Amino acid sequence: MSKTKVLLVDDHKWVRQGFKLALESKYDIDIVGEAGDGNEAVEKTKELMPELILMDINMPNLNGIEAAKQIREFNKDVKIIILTMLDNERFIFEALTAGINGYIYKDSEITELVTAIKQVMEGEDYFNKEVTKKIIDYHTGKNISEFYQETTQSSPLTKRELEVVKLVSEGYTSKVIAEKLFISPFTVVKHRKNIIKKLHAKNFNEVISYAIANGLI
Amino acid sequence: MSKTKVLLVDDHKWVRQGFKLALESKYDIDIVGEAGDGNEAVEKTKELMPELILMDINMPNLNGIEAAKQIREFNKDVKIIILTMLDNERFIFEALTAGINGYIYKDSEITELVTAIKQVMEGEDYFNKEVTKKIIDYHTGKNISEFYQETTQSSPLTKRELEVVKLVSEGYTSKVIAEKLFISPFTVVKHRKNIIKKLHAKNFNEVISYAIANGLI
DNA sequence: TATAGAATAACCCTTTAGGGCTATTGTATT
DNA sequence: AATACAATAGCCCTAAAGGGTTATTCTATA
Repeated sequence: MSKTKVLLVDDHKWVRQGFKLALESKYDIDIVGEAGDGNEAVEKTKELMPELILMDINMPNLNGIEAAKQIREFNKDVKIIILTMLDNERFIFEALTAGINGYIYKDSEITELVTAIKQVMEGEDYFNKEVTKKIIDYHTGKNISEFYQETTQSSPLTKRELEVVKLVSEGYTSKVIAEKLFISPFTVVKHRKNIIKKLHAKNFNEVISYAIANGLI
Repeated sequence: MSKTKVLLVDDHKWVRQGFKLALESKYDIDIVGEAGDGNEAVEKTKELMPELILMDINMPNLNGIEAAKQIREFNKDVKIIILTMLDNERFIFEALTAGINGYIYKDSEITELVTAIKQVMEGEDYFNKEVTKKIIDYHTGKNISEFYQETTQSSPLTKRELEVVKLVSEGYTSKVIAEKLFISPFTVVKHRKNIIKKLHAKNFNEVISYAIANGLI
């Protein structure tokens, strides 16, 4: 049996190094390439034609979900497993609509990752139990259409919304921001609420740390 | 030659897993224990008596530098190498005074880590070339004021205040944070007010962007 | 041309934040 | 022994945030 050709995508080189050595030394895996952000992942996929992509979400320039979507536009066959260090579930549903085949949490054991790889390579999707539970909760629970609406508008933030995020992060209140942008404070408040919804954040504090961590501002 | 007993400290389990497999499979290293934060690192050092500690800086509860200081209070022999994902040099000088034996950057190759481990185990300190340059610059009189400002004013916040900043940035309200820290919501509110005053911020949104931009969290 | 989304504006409501003030306890340093 | 500060806890108050709902205008695109 030939080794599975894998593209490893993570913005931390030493994390990639660790995984490369760990996976290659024990399993039928051949890391044919590495990428440090989403754009690079798209390029390397075209160039190297891997059979499997192991990809982080939080990366500069282009995140893992967006990269997965772009890859799916030209390659329907490559398997994509998302590896994430996030403890929140903000991205799960967006990931599901991006055509990914697996979703593993940061706290997973290496053995779970290997199980996931095997299962995905055999043509079956793999989602860890927390993710599965989340999906079942939603499909047995309420507001499916509402959830669908919220999660399928995968667009990041609009220009105006980004302006608002930037000004809020600088410590200005909605009233002051309204004056700066020559609009009504009601509109600024509306923008803030929309932003929180779009990013599935608990409040604007979380929006700010998300925005900075992802280079939105 | 017997294997070097190593304690691996990082708040991301899957990073530890990768390193454990990678290092143990190739070199004379035996990972005798793992820790997920600074406090755990101190405990495990007492308990397991490792010869070498590989430790991240950015960790919850107690960071790597503070943990190193605490460890040095009761154990002068154990070698400590700091592994950091930070691209800034804010912690270098603080690390030097904490009695650490090595400092490796996130972009280092695994081979550099192995070189560092060998060198440190032979009794010599190891700092990568960027760090060495920084130290030489300092001793030849370059950027002294800059360094002084960085190291003496980098974090005017106390440990508890940093915990609060972190939790607020994750979107938790004062009430929830109080529950998480087992203290009164009044105390959390008090901490928030003190933090805003200390940093001369307009509100906590500005605190969060400051804290992230300056690597406090 | 019909539909979707961006940007605007306004109302309802409750919860949270944050300024100012006082005060106790413990610990470390001088 | 005295001083400083961290961490704790409580009160007052007003301002701000944020959830929900509705609605208009403009523009891009299917």
